[in-house]
Amino acid sequence: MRAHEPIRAALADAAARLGAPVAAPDIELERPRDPAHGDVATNLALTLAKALKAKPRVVAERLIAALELPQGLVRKIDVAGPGFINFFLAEAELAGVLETVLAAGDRYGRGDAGQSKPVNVEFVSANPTGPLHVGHGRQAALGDAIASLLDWTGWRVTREFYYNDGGAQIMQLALSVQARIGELRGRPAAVPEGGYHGEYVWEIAERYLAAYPDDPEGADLDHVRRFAVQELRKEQDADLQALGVKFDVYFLESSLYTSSKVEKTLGRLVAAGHTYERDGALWLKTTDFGDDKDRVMRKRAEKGGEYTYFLPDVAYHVDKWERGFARAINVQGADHHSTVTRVRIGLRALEMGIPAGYPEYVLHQMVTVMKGGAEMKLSKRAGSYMTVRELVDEVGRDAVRYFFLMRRGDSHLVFDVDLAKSQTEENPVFYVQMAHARLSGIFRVAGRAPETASPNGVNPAALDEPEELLLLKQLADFPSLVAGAATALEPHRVTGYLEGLARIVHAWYHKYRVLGEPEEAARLVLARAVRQVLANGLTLLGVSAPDRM
RNA sequence: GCGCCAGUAGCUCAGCUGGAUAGAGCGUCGGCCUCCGGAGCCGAAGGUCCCGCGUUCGAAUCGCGGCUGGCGCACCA
Repeated sequence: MRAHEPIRAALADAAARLGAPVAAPDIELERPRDPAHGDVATNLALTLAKALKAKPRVVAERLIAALELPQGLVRKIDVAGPGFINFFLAEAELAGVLETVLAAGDRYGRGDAGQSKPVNVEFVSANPTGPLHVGHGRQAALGDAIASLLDWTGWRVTREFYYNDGGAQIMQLALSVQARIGELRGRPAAVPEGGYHGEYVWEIAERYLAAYPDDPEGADLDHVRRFAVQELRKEQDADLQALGVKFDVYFLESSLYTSSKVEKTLGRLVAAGHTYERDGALWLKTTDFGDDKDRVMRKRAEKGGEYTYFLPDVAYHVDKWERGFARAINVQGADHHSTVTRVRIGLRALEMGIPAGYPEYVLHQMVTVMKGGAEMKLSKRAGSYMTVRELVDEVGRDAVRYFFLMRRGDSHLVFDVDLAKSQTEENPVFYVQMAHARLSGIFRVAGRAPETASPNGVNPAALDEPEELLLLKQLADFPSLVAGAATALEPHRVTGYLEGLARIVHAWYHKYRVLGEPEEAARLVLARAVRQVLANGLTLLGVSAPDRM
């Protein structure tokens, strides 16, 4: 809210006059939940009470007495409760947000906290061993929205997808496809233990035979592997496209080997003195950094003598660091949380100045899909788990994205398919989109574009109904809401905000008319601004803002 | 056994980084359609914020100890 800065500055001056200087940015201002507590409130008197050796309410009175605010900003100041100072803004000041919103348009809510510094957001990172499941879907929605929040707050964002294209799991996939090829040729089933049994394996086998009739037995395992990976990459891309998620960088684990970054990382760890050999394996002494046991980096010869996933993981993050990313954020399922400390320790053990909290992690819990009161678990195509494509086909992209973003990442998410499909107020995404569509409807009926509703010459005092004041305040909150959600890496705050805004919209719409009323001009401006903010919030989340439904 | 995460209304969940009388949706009960979309709105009932101790002006929020549930604890990724 633009009134915040002058109020903050005046409070800082007043505090200095009382002999308790406080830096203006450290003064907390909030919007009270209860309108009776004004438009802006501060707890400054409570925090200064101890230093000034006086009761908070007394401090509050003295602060107010020493306060010099610009004319016309505030119409009333109260001391309430234990010592809160409540400011009631002049109505013209509240309505000022309309001009701010309309001037900024689809950029309203953006900020520059990130100062254009580069940040890497890695998410999904599914290995190409099968279609994306609903957990990947949650991660895609979450990662994309977090990237978007960072973009909105002034960071230069790279969306990145990392995948393992050569590990043991990929080998299992190749063997599984090879086995199905054999079966298609009339040999008995021989899918290896730990192999993949989904129907998509059959499909790949069929496509392989169609593409390479000269290798009817799939004898060239390496060739089968490359084909299978390529097919599944295509499939996963289509899944992501169905969700509307785009990546800037696809990073292959194999490139870390071909560029010898794995070797270099290993060399640096050895040089830093945190490694040792035991039982023929090479270990990193992660216990030096608080881990509960040391970790193997290179298996002993009898186990194949290869590197474990741990070393390339560290090399990968060194690469991110060297690409200049001030921050790296990894969105992962909580079942991978054990990698968090390990990767960070690996980076610290390199002693190359990478901070202890690098990379940052956003871990999310599992997804349960419910339909008709029962859990949906089985998917014919994938063999066991429900795929994200099946979900998108069932309820649509907007609902999938919105539902995955509704909850905090660290709570289990129950995806109610019936709710996501319902076209009623119970469905939050529908409810929010409906608010946008209704406002659009007003302009449609009026026969004019929203952009023609100009705040020039409109009397802001015409917007004095309680719902209208609430709308103005809610609009004013949007930029700080976005900033807070970005700092916390919590997109669900945006869905909560939008539902709150939509609720006021529906109440307002139901209670007052716009067209043909004396307040028409002012209400059209309000409608345009609210519609803009709803659209900005939905867009930020990757959800559409339809004009009619 | 150790680590991470969660525990808030009958159900699903918020609670803005420690603030005022703990909120919303669903469900239940009761109202509202000559009017820009009733695909909606308004109201009521509903709470030991898992338990205990602590930190301070002030705790759902922070600390410690329990209890319950989920997920991890590989020379798999």
